[in-house]
Amino acid sequence: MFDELGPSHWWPGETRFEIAVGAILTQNTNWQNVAKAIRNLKDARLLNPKSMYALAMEDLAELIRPAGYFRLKAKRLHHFLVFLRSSCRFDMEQLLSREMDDLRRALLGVNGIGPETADSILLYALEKPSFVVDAYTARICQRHGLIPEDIAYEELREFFMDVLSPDIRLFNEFHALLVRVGAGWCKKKHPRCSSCPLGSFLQGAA
DNA sequence: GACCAGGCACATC
DNA sequence: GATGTGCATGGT
Repeated sequence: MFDELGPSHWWPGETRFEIAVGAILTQNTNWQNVAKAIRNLKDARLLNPKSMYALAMEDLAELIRPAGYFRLKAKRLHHFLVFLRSSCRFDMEQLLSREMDDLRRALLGVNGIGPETADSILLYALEKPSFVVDAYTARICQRHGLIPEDIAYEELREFFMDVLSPDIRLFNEFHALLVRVGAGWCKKKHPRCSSCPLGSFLQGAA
């Protein structure tokens, strides 16, 4: 995939906080729509934890409207901000010293942050070696006949983390490439692509 | 106009 | 524990 597509430069975002906000906004949503919401927040100079925390819920919702589910996501962002206030006084740098598993449990305790969002924040915002699996990852693996249809999130995550060394750059690029491939030609409804270089790798891993 | 997009929580059985 | 449902915009 890397040879074919080149480096992904993920996650798009200038700060840890921006990346985390993007992770919440992109839940079940096209990134293009998320980018518009992020743009709104930046233009309003509100893309920092303290300002966003002080914002009224309905005002926040209006700014992130293009990302869809905007009332729901405004609540989820606020829950995350409450977490940031209590856990690190809005300074995400302070989270870096914490153990990954401990941090993961804490993130999963936030209403609105599920496993994929937690792992995205861990990997891309906090640079911890937590492999992110998503709808594309599951779909691609299923099309290659590697995993059952009803596999649980945690199981699929372990599938990758068991065979890959805990390398942040590897996890970063691998997930990014899976999404880029998944959003592109693997979206076609072919049952199994024999010519796909990913297929041979995944077969080996399995 | 239907269908899809980088999920998650909650109600119900 | 499994299954169904609401949440909503913008691109194809």
